[in-house]
Amino acid sequence: MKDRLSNLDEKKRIKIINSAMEEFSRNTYQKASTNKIVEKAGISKGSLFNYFQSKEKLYEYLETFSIREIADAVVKKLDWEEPDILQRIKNIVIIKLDVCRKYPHLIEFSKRIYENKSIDDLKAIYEEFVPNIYEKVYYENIDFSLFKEDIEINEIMNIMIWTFEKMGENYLNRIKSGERVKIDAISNEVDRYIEVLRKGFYR
Amino acid sequence: MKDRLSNLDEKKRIKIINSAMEEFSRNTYQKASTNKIVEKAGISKGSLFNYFQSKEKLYEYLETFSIREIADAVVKKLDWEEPDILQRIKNIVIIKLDVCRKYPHLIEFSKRIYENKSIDDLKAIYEEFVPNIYEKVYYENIDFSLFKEDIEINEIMNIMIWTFEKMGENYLNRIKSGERVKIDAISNEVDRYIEVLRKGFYR
DNA sequence: AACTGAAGTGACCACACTGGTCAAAAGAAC
DNA sequence: GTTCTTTTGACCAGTGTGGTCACTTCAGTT
Repeated sequence: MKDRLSNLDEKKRIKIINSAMEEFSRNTYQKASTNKIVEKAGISKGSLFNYFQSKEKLYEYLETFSIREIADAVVKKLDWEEPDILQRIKNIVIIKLDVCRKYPHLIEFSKRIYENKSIDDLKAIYEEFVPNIYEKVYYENIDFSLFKEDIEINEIMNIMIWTFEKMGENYLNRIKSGERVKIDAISNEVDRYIEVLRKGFYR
Repeated sequence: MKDRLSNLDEKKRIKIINSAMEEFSRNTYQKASTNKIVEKAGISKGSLFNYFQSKEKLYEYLETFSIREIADAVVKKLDWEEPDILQRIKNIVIIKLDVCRKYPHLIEFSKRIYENKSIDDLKAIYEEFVPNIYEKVYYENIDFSLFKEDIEINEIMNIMIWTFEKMGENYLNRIKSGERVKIDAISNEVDRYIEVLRKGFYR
């Protein structure tokens, strides 16, 4: 068989991926330690190099894995008919949060990818999976007539997207530092911000 | 003399601080290399351990330095009489950007500090320099009656602050990847967003 | 030019840790 | 019991570590 990893028990596979993501997100590629990865994953050195042939192959696997994981989740779970951008953004927040519950270091790891790849490179990889994903997610079927007249759509869109990205980062930090955050609390806060943004920018 | 560093030529001192900040922001404390630091700073190993006694002392120096540097700049340069929160936020953006031009890795390094200190610890350190700095910066002398009625002030404040933090992060990324960004362009974009936010949330 | 104290250097150290290997052990299936 | 697959971890040669200190270079004074 080609892919020795996919034959593994899912819990074990996730544990390995999370351990590797954590190590690679804390350190540069060179300084990330395969010893630490196997230790935290609870497997032996030999196994890691059996599943992946080398440290480099492991890193490349994680790279495409993390990009594909988010893109797939968004494509599959997003309600592409929702015309209200605020509802759609909420939808995306929930989807991303769901992925992050499975892979808590995915966001941090993705940021590391940025260090060696330009934004255009990254977009190209995303678009390889789903052509024009960026435009589609935030523009396809969106009803821009909901916005007030005479107002800069680009800026409003950024303000909305940034708001929820920052909220997500804050929650992720709190979760990482041990706090137990209920999904309902997040959903409520998202709704509160949606309401404020609606009052500000919608007709 | 006690502080061997302050006797140095300023350019040299800044070069050392920047080199150390960069190394410590790319790697965990343990994996950050003093060899790399002296290499990039253009000084010898002996000198580094002459200025600071140990790797740990160097790290501690950077920690208080970076916190103090931002706090001092804000306290000294902020117009504390400005009642318009949007103008005040713009003021802060410009001040931070100015500090970052001198120390480009300060923000990234500060994020590393978070990993080992809780948010409350950090606030405590800030407040040691300037009591109640957080409340003062965003609330002292601010005229909240500028806001629309019946709207959540906390949420609006966060939306505004987050918007400009995200903008700052984007600019920092672009600068780090080599782009030459003019200060005027940033100022213009800040103004554009201020206008949009004003239309949305002010009376 | 000669002297002096301070500032700066880099070869050197003992050692921790590296990515990767592979013979042997353990497990699975019959 | 036999055969095949999966897993293990001691082991390797090599790299890089934080820190030292005998030495050189420099700046100032006489």
